Amino acid sequence: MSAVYPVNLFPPVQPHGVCPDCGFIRSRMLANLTFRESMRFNERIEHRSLIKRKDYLHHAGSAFKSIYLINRGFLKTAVTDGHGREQTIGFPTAGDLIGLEAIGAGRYNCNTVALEDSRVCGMRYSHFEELARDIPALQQHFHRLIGQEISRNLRMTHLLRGLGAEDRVATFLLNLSRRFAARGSSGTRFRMPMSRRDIASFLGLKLETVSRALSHFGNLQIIAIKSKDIEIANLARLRQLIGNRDNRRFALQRAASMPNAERTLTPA
Amino acid sequence: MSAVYPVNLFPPVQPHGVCPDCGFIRSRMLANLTFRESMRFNERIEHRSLIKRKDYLHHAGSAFKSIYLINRGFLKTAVTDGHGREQTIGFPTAGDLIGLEAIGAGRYNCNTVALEDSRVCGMRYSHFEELARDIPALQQHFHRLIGQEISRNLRMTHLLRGLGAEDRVATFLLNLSRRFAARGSSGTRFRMPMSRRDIASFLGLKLETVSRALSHFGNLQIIAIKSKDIEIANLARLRQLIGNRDNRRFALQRAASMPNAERTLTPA
DNA sequence: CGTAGGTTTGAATTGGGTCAATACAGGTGG
DNA sequence: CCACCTGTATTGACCCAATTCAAACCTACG
Repeated sequence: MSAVYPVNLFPPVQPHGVCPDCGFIRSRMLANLTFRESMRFNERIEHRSLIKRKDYLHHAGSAFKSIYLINRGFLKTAVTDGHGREQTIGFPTAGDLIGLEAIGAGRYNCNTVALEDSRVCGMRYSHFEELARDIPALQQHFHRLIGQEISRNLRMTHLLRGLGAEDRVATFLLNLSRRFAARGSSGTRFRMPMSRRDIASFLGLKLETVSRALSHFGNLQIIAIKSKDIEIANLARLRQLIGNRDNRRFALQRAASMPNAERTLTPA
Repeated sequence: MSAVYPVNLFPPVQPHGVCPDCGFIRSRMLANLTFRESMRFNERIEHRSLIKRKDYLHHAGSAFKSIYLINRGFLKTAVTDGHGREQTIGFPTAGDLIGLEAIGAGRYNCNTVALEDSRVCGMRYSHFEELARDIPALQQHFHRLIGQEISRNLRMTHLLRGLGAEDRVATFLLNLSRRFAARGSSGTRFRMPMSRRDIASFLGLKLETVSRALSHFGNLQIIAIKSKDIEIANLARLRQLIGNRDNRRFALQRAASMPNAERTLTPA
């Protein structure tokens, strides 16, 4: 446990001559590797793949080879059912890992497409497994990461089931805001590169409903939208919307004996 | 790669003097371990924990120690939000693994309660990680398993977002049917140990709606229900219901150029 | 600069939720 | 073993949020 090589999140400069824009090294992918280990890990990374807007990283059904970490940009993952309907699964962006859901079946089960010019770093999964085997800290970290993925999905499902349309849209905006803020951009003024239809599909709504919700928030002066560009004027009020009004989709199931259950809700 | 110890699924008798009713060994938990490895693995299993109906395996928030494999019985996992509302997450049964979602946070984030007298086998996660490190085949298998968990959640989310009430209920029944069949019981005549409210919560509906859907299927002679006991009279018709009628929640997003997109749907 | 796709907005419709009343089942104690 | 009693399930009537249909508007891309 000595000679630990501390990789902290988002350091401005990379510590050991490592690929300067490679997300794998400066993201939550790595934690506490020794110098040797981190070097070995790094050798396996395929750096800086460029994906142009509208290009696909992979299609559903194609063989699973690599996992990817997004370095820069904005993508969309979606599944298509047999009837040609498409369902948006998520909008991964810088720092997010892509491909975990394919480990089970050995095939990707999502289409992954770039919403804007993006850059990803990849690693062959076979290499990754080998490394994880040899480097306990990596294995542990990977398991934690994958566990987070599971519980994140869980929370998201939960959330979508329980909230009404406007609450969902509000949650979506807050989620975006948080992620933009986390990566250093403005959390109150940003561009949403996805279409209304994609948002709707993601939230389990119709695009008109999403549009209406956004307009409504606009009227309320909570946000200002101009097509894809959004400014959140009143973050606090946006947060207050969620679950507080009686626009929550389901009433309490057993309201008995709860004098004042205060804000414990953690939306996204 | 020689001297491989083949553990096939559901063998009637266990191969090597192993706990006779331990799911861990005869389930999809293990694959292709050498004899020594399987013995070592086996030493770490805490066999045959009994959980009585209505008893809890663990509560949300308690420290994550072990993962469990259900040997026999039927459980329910659920989360509770700050307002006292409960949301059913799943109904794990024989062969299912419990606790994966806790790896990320180090705490369980579900309540897990037995719907009928059940038996589980557990293993300390720390032991498991150690074993996975030492036994590549186990690690690989574990990763695959966990990957399946992710993609299963994904499919479920997808499903709930896209289908109307009756389709959801139909899917739920088919899912149960398949799982009962897989474990050797009848896939057309079984007991649903969970309440209507639990089903409703799981599907994102109200219990009245679930009840109505079941009644409706009853009227259509597709199923026969007597409280918790169900007989599926016409499995094929039940399958046909899903997505085919215009009871699907969302119309085609892009119906163009798809002459006859035939049944590729794989519901649960 | 034209046009196809994306977005907004309005009006009509409906699926599923809410409220309420009745029926049933299963556990408890006499 | 039966009668009670409480929690669970069914069924009906009504209502509202979100979907559908439709039309006008915008924007960005070729």
